[in-house]
Amino acid sequence: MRSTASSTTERIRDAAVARFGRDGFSAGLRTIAADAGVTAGLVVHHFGSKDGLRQACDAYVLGVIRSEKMRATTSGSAAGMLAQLAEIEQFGPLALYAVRSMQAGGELATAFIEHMVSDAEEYLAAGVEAGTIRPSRDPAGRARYLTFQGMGSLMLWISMHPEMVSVDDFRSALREISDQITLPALELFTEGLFVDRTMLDSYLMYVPDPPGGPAVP
Amino acid sequence: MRSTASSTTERIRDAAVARFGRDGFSAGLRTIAADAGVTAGLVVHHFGSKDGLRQACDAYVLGVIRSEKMRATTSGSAAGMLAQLAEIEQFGPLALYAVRSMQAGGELATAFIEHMVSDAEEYLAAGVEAGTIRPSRDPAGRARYLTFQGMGSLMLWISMHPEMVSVDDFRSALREISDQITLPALELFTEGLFVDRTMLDSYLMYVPDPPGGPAVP
DNA sequence: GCTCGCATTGAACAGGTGTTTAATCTTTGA
DNA sequence: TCAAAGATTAAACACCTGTTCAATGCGAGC
Repeated sequence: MRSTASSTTERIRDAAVARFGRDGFSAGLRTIAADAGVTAGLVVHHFGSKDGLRQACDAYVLGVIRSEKMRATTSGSAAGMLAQLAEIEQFGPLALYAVRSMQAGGELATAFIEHMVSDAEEYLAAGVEAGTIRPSRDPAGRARYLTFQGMGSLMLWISMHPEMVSVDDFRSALREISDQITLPALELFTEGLFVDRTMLDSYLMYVPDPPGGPAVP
Repeated sequence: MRSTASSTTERIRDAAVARFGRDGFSAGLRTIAADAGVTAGLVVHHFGSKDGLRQACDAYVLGVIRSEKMRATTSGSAAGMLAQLAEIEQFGPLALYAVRSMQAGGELATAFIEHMVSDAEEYLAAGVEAGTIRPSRDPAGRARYLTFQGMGSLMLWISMHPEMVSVDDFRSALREISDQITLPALELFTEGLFVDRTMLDSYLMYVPDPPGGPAVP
């Protein structure tokens, strides 16, 4: 049972990702070691310290996210959001770890969010070019805004439903979320919220130079 | 210097709210006791345990929030959001504590969010009646959606900028947030995101009975 | 066969945690 | 005035944490 499928280092790393995702970063080294079938001492022997272990987990998760696999089409469109949720299902433990990382802040969280922001900007630009999405006066700001709203609300929902944090229930939880938000999101995205344009127009008069310049004549 | 302004119990409770808000709920009892100028033993003498202290903090913060003072006009409109941020400034430590509570989940977080949701629903209904906000096919769902998006993105932003967590910088942080999101929010709220109605209409054909019944003829 | 190097363990260590306990100090009530 | 009750403290306790250390097991190279 030595090098069956994965090396011991990888097994510890995977156990740490899963345990950190389930219990947060306050999980103990002995718990993680027991999950991997080893001893706490061996964990620090391989990773130097608990912080080293967490950095290894960060690098691993970020690498998977940055690889070809996980498209982070966070928000952009409701269809894109649903597609994103469906894709998150496949990466249950990694997604849980990413959420915990966002809760704790830090380097991985920033990189993860920035990755999602640029992905959203890309998708929004494609939608604008295809004529399905309205152009914005500040495309980068809009992508950032939509990403923060979508990921933030997901984070808040998970924080308030910790019993759904087990990977098995993660799929049904995501389906429940999408059921709840699809109609309000579609309404907002197609019809907006305000009846007239007075608030936007008065803001544009007040701040006449939005970043990126006007995109609507 | 015995009963100058507040009793010792209240002083400990206030110190706990501030310290929990700054460092999260992993803050130690001795730290809180030192902040209040007492000993750790006295804290548990008055509150029974650390969990009792936290419950007292929860009850206190929730009581202030539920009192006449803090209107939780979370989202609804961009103007309402700005007003909310301005009001949050006045309750710096309490707002920080509420954010930490949302990150950790639990009873207070649920009650706090539900309070904000019902407040948002009320404000949205008033806007609809006044003719400034479009009616929704699911007013409750929309209020919940907007509240989760707004508070969740605020939570995410704070998680990613822990250096802004000191109460003094909280005001400038909130101002920076509102500067970044005002234009995208106004755009989305007045013009929407989609060019046509196909996605919404096809969803309504698919799910012809949204909760609350149609509000638009 | 033997040694060298690495993986791995179990125990110990130093420090932090929440909590308990006994003793002191302070206030209050009759 | 005296005693009872509460407030407060410092020390101790048991437990958990990350980390270190010496010892052991095991496989590869000469």
